[in-house]
Amino acid sequence: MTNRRDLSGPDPDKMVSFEQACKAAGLKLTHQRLEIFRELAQAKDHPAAETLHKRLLERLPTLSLDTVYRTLASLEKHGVICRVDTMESQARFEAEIGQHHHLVCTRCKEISDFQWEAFDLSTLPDELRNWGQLKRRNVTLHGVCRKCLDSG
Amino acid sequence: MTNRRDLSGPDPDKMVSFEQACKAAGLKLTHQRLEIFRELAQAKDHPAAETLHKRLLERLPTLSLDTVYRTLASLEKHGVICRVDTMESQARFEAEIGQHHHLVCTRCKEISDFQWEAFDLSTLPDELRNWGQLKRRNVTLHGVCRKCLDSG
DNA sequence: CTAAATGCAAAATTTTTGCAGTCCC
DNA sequence: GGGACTGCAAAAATTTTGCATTTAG
Repeated sequence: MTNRRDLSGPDPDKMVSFEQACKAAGLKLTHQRLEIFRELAQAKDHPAAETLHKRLLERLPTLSLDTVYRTLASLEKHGVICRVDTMESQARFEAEIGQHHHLVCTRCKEISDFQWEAFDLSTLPDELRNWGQLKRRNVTLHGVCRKCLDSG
Repeated sequence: MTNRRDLSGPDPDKMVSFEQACKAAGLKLTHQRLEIFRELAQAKDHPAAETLHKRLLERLPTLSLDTVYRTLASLEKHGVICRVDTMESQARFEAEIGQHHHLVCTRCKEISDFQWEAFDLSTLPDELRNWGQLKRRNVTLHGVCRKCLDSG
């Protein structure tokens, strides 16, 4: 597949900084990568890998789903994109239903709970007034726990 | 399978209120359900369905994995347990890597972003001082969006 | 040219479903 | 007894991997 780069589009700035980010991360600027990122950057609905793939198929009929998965994983690893608040592919459960928050160690995947009353009582931003009916508010902190820091 | 109820254990209170919650929700108190909840209530690691199943197999050798899935789904639906910050089984992505937060409509699964600087600048609870190295702090608000409220 | 990235196909993982039999209430 | 629940098996859905080929730098 010929690989003429197209950094134009609805938001050229994003594409240019994407190019720079790839260069900095040592990632090659392939046609597929460029288009996957462009599609994601334009999307406002936090799409799943398969959703992105479907949308891209119109432009890139030969793009394979596994390339989308690999590309998203790679871009996420290099901090160019984010995975939205999902732990991994597995769902995780708890019996604690009182108001509380989560600490997630990105290295060992351990999840622990903590309390934060000041947050629970704080006032939400004005822009949310009209969103709908809020039910739960949760904080998730991501980082590396002491155990993992000490052992590696 | 004979179904003698055992509401004892490390935390009898939890088991008793579980029994009441089931009764209130019209859920039958089966042996499996009781044990699945007991195991989850004792667990401190927010286990996945498969993890729970493995642990339970020692006590309930015939317990099937699909019963664990069905039971967790049912208990979650009735608010007896919580699914931890996973949207669904599918991962969702975004290209926005600046600090921001998420609003999730539990009905239509729409995810939208919002800013909350006051939160970003707030001081974390003391108990987290020694946890490790924090990297990201995110708020996730769950509720039902206006569109869904109006249309249903 | 060379290491990295892609596409294809196949496998692995996670979750859901149909159905017949079992158990709670 | 009757409807809810379970186990089994099979399918669906999601994600990962091995390998030959192609491509960016």
